[in-house]
Amino acid sequence: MQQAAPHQDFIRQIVRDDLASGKHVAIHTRFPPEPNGYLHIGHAKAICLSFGIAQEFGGWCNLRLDDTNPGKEDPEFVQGIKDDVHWLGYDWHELRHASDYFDVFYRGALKLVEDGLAYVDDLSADEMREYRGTLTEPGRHSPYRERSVAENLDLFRRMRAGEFADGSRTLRAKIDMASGNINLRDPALYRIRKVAHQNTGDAWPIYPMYDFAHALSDAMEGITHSLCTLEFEDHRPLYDWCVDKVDLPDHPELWQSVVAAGLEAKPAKPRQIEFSRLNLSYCITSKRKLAQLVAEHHVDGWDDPRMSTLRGLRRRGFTPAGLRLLIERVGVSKQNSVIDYAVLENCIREDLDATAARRMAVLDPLKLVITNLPAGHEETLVFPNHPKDESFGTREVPFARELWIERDDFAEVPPKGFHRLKPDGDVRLRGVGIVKCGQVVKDAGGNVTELHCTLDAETRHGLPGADRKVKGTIHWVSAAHAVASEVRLYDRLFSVPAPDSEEGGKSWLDHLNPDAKRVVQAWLEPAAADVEPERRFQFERLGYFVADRVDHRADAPVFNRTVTLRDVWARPTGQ
RNA sequence: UGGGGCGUCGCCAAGCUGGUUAAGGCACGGGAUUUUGAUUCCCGCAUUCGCAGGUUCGAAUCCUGCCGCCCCAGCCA
Repeated sequence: MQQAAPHQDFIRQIVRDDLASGKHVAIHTRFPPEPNGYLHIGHAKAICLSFGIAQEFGGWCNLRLDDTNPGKEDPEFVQGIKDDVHWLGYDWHELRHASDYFDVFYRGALKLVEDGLAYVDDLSADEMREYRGTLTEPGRHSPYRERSVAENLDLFRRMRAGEFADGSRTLRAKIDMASGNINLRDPALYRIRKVAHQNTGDAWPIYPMYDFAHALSDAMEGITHSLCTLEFEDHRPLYDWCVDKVDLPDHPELWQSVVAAGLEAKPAKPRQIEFSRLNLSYCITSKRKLAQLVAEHHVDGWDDPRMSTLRGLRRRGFTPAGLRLLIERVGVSKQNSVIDYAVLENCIREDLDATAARRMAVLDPLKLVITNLPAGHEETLVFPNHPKDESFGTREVPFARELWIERDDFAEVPPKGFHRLKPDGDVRLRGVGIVKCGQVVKDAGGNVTELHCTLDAETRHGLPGADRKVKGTIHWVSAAHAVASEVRLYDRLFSVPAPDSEEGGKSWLDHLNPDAKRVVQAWLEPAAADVEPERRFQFERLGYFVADRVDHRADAPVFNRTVTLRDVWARPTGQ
């Protein structure tokens, strides 16, 4: 029916309506990570939505580093975030920091004080909690709530001047201590923290709170649609309050510092829209837990291929297009949901099937000798690099009398339905011809060490006889030409779908999958070895692999298994 | 006894201003093609929309009541 069915989600509908009605002439969004960790798969959704929607509707998206809380953030992560966003395939209109607006926030706060909408409170953190009330009981007014504007102004200026100790006072919005929405019970707008900031140094002894800074940052940047996750839903009234009460568009005197800094400033009223975050089974996306995995060496770093960080997925061989496909497939709504990890894997397979050249590699070698070929026989075969796409071209593959095949492609006692090699059985060697197993050679312990086979000359690739049907085709690699390679076989980091659940008194760490990483020594055809890091291949019949970003060298190849091929044969029936 | 959200097939998700047979994707089952047990291609897959009433000629869509799940009591974001 409709082929190019456009995204139908509620956010894009809002955007379309706003454009159609003329409410906005262009769409402006932003992605505002706090630089206190690396981005993970969950962020991919936020990135694809904010950047993707801006792109689709011809608007723009800013990358804003939300550095409102000094000390917590680390410059180490800033570059990581930028790299990851770029890697995912997006670019920002402008890179900004919340700290670019510190002067605006301060002046905005001063305005609120002057307007009688904010006051300096001397309550301690503990007292403030007591005064706040509970979910079911209203809060009480702070004894400092009715200070005069003049006194508040004086006190707030002195907070800014650094006259008071950390935590001794806050600036609070004067809203409604009886509100059912706790965010409106006179939320703190500023706290005193005499901590150096990575961008502003020790210029400020006071720092704004998220709700205040975020709302005004959006307004400052002229963000039209501020997309965030569900848990901010009940912050929206406060978000709107901050935007409306400070009213940046009508008060240019508040943001002259931004103009003076040479930054574009066209404040406007943004609209916050919430969507449900991306949850994936078998994954963890808590910053704290991710950091713990690294700190306690359960993994080899933030970019360990088992990690659900973007850099981990990248090193694993996952593709930006595959991740974008996942986000598209998963959709956007306000329903809490958990996506099957298999959906992610299939998105990656779908992308890689179309984009990865084919190669042959043997992970668990068993020698196969073609006895009817002369000793020393050697030839070069030409293989297409992709079964369905000629633009991938061809490559040369050395073929000889002695080959490595996959150990589990032979079975002395084949299970029912086995299509591969067995004693006296036929199988096709990919691109070569049909081979019959005449002799199984074993060592003293009874282990199969070698297979002696005969190649049916009539069935050589390219000959008419090659049409002969056999049940199975297996891959191989010439023993004399094969290149040794380290191959890291990765699997899911956790062995249960919901590692976070804590059911049965188990901690999430108890669910770590000890087999999530297995390192083997494999044999590659030569054309697979001499490649650049991050080059991706399908090793036929095995899966998709990527030359490791950091450890791979042409003369010492290292490949990571990204994901296996779908395998109906291996799959346990019933799922 | 507070406030804010959400409940449509195993997993996602359209359906929003009520109108014949409830999109689509993933998963799953069956079949065809296949020198990757891959890919591709067909076919199948909710008489039913958390539950119960009501309004209506007609409701997943409107009303009422109930049930379930998620989020909120940081001077974190």
